[in-house]
Amino acid sequence: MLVKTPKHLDRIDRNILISLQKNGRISNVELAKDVGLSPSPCLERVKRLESQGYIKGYHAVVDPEKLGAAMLVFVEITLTKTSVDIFAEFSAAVRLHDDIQECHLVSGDFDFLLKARVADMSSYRRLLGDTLLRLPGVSESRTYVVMEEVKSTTSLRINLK
Amino acid sequence: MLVKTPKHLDRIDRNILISLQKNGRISNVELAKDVGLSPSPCLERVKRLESQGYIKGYHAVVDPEKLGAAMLVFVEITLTKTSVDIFAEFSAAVRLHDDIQECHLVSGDFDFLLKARVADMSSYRRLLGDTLLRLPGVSESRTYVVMEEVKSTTSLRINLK
DNA sequence: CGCTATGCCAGATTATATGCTGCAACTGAT
DNA sequence: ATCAGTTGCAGCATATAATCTGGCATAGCG
Repeated sequence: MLVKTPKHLDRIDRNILISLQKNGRISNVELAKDVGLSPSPCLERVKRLESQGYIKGYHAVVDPEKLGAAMLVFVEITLTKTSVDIFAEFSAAVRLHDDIQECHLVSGDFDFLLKARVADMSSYRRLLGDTLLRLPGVSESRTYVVMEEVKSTTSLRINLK
Repeated sequence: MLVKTPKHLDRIDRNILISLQKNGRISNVELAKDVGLSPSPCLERVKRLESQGYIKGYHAVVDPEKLGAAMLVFVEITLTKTSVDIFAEFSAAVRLHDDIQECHLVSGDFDFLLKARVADMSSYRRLLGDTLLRLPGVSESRTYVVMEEVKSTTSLRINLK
């Protein structure tokens, strides 16, 4: 038995991705209706999209304000010297911290851009002082407190071809 | 018939949130096993968490690189003058743009921090030149290209109390 | 000490997920 | 143009899951 050809995504696949980005908990029956298929081939496609890595996962999004993380901050971090070791150590520390949702290595004036959700300013003070600034190689940091989230989504635009 | 008391979350509720953040498409039966309940009360709790706004939605996460958005950039935008009108116009324009995943109004050196996913540098050039810089009131912009996503999650830490 | 409300489980019913079968459209080669 | 191989779909059957309806246990309260 041969494995299915990993052909490119057609319009139906793309509509499935659009739909599942909007509502990750939609039933397969309803999804099938949305994209104009019967449930069986629709489910097949979803499984294929998952196994081929087009879909990386499904997640519930919870309300940070209701759950004690009302404060959103971005932190720019500059390292003194960017050796591989320091990079790895910094990355590892960041991954362990639940308050830090994102960490990106960027090109430009600084080295890392972090996104963190904390309860309040004193929690942030602790995160910055006790954790971030104590990591080896950290030379500078600038903090930006979010006053309003104008837009916030993880949805990607899917071109229907 | 009275509405249920909006009491605070107990340990089971919190475990449900943790579980659904990890796997938003888990079946209610399996979720119930995870949190040590039978399916009926578990489903009740999930519905309650949804209707009370603790759960804001469920979304599939897709692979940007496989879908023509391999480049992730952050853009800092400074406005010349921050009037209510300009703010509103900027916000509205940002919300219309599918390439822009996040836009935050921040305190500090600049005004907005944007997160955008685009296909490549020339796509970004177009987004910046044709859209962002043409918005009224925009005075400066700095762009940071992400070289590596060290960490990327939307999961919130849920304290079990 | 019984009343009442809350939250759970169990069982029944409906809906969904999932595997299987056969048909129709498409492909390419004769 | 026709025949066979291939692909993808719908339809059906069965296993699972979602959802509803009691009824029981427990805790707070009068």
